[in-house]
Amino acid sequence: MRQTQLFTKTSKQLNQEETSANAQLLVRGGYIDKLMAGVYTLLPLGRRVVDHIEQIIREEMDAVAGQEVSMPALQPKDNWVKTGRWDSMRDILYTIKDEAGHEYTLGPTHEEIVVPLAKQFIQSYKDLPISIYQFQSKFRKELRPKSGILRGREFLMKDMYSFHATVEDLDAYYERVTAAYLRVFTRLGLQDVTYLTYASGGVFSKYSHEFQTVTPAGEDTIYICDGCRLAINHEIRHETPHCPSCGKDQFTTAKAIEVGNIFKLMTKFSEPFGLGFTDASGARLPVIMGCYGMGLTRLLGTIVEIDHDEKGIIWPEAVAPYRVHLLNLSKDSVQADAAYASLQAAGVSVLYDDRLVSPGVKLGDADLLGLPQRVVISQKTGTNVEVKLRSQPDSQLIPFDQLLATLTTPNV
RNA sequence: CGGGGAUUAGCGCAGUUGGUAGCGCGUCUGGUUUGGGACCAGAAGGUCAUCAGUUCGAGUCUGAUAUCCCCGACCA
Repeated sequence: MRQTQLFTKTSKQLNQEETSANAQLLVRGGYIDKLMAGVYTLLPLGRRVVDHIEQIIREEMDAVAGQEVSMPALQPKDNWVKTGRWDSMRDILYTIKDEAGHEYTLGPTHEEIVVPLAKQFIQSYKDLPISIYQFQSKFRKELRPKSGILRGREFLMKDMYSFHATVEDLDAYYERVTAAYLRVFTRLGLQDVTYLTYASGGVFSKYSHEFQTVTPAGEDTIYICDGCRLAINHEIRHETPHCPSCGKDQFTTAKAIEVGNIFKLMTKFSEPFGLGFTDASGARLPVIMGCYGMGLTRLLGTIVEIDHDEKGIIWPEAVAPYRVHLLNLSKDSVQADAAYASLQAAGVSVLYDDRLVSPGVKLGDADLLGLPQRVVISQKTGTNVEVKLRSQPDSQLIPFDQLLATLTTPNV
């Protein structure tokens, strides 16, 4: 992509009202735009990052036999009345009434939709287990959206729902999904700061599990066990003085962002909708369920909170909007155009700063945008090109004809 | 939902005792520049959040409303 063709521009203006690093850097870089409190547009660069996050999650959900669907955001009132949540979740539901008097809500989650849907296809133990997921905009009337993109009223989420014949089967699948979640966070470069966390579980299970990423920008407080890699949420700390995993009682306190949450729903939603199955002996039993959420736009903000410095964002290669930022600081564009053409031909994703602006602007924008690899061509580099990792302070000069080989080798 | 702060050009802001709105960035034109956010000259760009009131006259004073930010409460 030539930067002169890019829809967005960067801004060096700081918005004094916006204090969170993720909002400042994502807005200044032209990744997102705020429409209103807690509601953001994903601009081309931001959309590309979210696409990459989404694809990683998709691959890992597919790997645990998830099947992708897309359920509607606009949902009829009746489904919510059946589970009692039209009233119990009233405070966070965006409700709509049309001219005919029909009422709807914009979905804050999809149990009320997925369970009646599953009922159409699950009749027998032979239809189980099954797991379906989607990427979807969720709507929650947060009283106070905050922290930039971390706590929105409309946000992107991956939600998966699993259906089982027995609790044992749910337990086993729950473990598989936990492992899949940890693989996602590893691929996103968050493995060292993300903790599987025990949290309050609701009616049917003692605990749910959250995936908490440690950063000062977090709004949750967790206690990280000094004996293992597990943590517990402060909301259950008083009733859980010992680590549920290793039994130790020494913890380190940290602020963290909840980037995922998984629940054993058991029969909480299958019962109100009459979702059951016939087992091998002919008995009619309720379907056992689990649900598994992960916030995509929240991950976008979290990665920025974790991976930035005073100059801008430092994207992990797996999610960067482009892998290479090609900067032409030369008066003519002959060599830079050639480099751009050869990188494109080799399938390297590259943002080419072909703008007629001063070197300082281009270098500053490269730091702000935070693409992993920076390639500079100028009078000074002569027949060489300069290659630098955003995450490292030092650059190196390499011969022009070795550029492709260098960029396609890890750890330049 | 409680407390505090804010709303003036695309963005960031100033605007004194009330007298008809300005700066920086950005944008456009011309010229000079080119390794860390260059310079000169010129130009365009405004329902001063909204509504009501006080006044000869309101960005400025009064009231209401809306929206945004921060702290707290809340968060399947």
